[in-house]
Amino acid sequence: MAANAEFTSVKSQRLSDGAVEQIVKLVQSGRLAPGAKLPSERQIVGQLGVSRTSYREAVRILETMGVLRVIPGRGTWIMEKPTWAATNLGTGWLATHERDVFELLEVRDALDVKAVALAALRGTDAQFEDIQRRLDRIRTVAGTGEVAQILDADTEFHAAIADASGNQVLKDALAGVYESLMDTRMAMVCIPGRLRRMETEHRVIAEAILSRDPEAAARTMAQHAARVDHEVSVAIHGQELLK
Amino acid sequence: MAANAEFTSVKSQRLSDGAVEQIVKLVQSGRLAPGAKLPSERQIVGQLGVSRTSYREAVRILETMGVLRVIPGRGTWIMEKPTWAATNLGTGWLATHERDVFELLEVRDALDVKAVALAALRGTDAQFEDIQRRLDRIRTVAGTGEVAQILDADTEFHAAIADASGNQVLKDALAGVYESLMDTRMAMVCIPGRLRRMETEHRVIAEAILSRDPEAAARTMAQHAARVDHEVSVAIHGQELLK
DNA sequence: GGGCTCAGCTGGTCTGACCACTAGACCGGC
DNA sequence: GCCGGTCTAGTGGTCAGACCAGCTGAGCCC
Repeated sequence: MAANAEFTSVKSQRLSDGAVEQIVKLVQSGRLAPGAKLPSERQIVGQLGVSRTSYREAVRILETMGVLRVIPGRGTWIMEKPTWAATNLGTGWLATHERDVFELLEVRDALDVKAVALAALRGTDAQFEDIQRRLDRIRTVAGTGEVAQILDADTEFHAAIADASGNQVLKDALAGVYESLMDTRMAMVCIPGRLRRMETEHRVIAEAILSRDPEAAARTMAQHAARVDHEVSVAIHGQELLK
Repeated sequence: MAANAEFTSVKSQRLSDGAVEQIVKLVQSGRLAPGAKLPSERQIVGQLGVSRTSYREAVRILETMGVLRVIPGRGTWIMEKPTWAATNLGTGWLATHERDVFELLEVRDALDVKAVALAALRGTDAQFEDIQRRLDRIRTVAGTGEVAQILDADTEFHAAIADASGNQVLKDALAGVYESLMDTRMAMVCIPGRLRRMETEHRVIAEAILSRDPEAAARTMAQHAARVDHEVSVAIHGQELLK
């Protein structure tokens, strides 16, 4: 926060920023409930006292922040809840440097360990079935060797765990991290033997969750994360040796 | 991510989105290095083949994402590095519901536990001195009873720990969470006895870090988080009883 | 009833103009 | 030489009005 002082201190005088504040206040005051549809651009512009140009720039900001959802030809809605996933797009092109990848992996580690522990504590039977189902899918897909499908199955598996944690903020944050790590993860499934090890590790984690043992789940997930960290490190440094 | 399928699958055909991609690619390709100044709007618009309106919407998106920095009357620059702190503004007005607060507290828990462990492992002597100094400041300020100052000192203390973790992504994410929890934390320092307990807990955490004991640091931070969780819960439900 | 058409909505884009502010060149007086 | 004001070109910010593309639903015809 202190790092942002230079930005927050500069009170921008942009009309579009004013429009952003007005919309946020409308939502906060309850006059525009989450899920509600906004008046059309041409209508609301009159109420806010700005031009459509400025209003649209404000909408772009709020859309990027995950506050609004715009559907061409239909209208604009207040999102049920702004989420990290919708707001951390900036990290998408961030993880291009090696150092960033490891930082992201550490954050993933922190969040995933918490997620599995909570999932073991709170997951419903239906959510547990979901985890089991996606674990099976990984096994099925792994045989095909289709990288995209394997990655997708892996993502779904972790998403199911995050879902079972019952914490939407945590789930969205994790989704964002996984998204940012997409390239790295794609490269990982090509590491020799990684696929087989991944299967085993996933099974152990799932077992711990399904037996409602948060400590074991957290421990196995931490081990899994450490192993991934290590293999990525080896892979990256191996690439460097080849250069 | 599964939750976002409906968004990511819908390939937006907006020209402004195309402009966003073009700018991001220019940065990624190295043709526009971080810190570089972009051509003026009127110039670049010709190169990108879109109108100034669309380009400006793209700029608003990238600015919100923390990729660009716009200064009226001067120009537009590529930021050194987009950070979570700059992109998760959307969470600022999120924590209005009780449920969200607890979810955020759990995420804070996950990230802070990781942060203290990493800080104990990697923190430099200078960073440790910083932690010690800010711990002292909390003690000094606590006596004054100034809520704003106490909150600030607390924030600085945790920021120092995050800094010592050596993980910028983690640090930014934590800063965002603390920012989102501002209201809750402000209310917390008013809970009877919380101030005194906070001091003790902070001291124990700092001791564990400074003695380079990651396990102890993680354990004490987890305990601290659990205690905060509990006290917030009691406080909120206490308020409800008063209604 | 089922399918079609079309008018009227929505957001998306463009143009060309003007405003406010910044930075630097210029020029005067000290 | 130095200081201060002025003038100018450049930047982002805003505006009004026009048109386009896609969705929606009412009304029509079969």
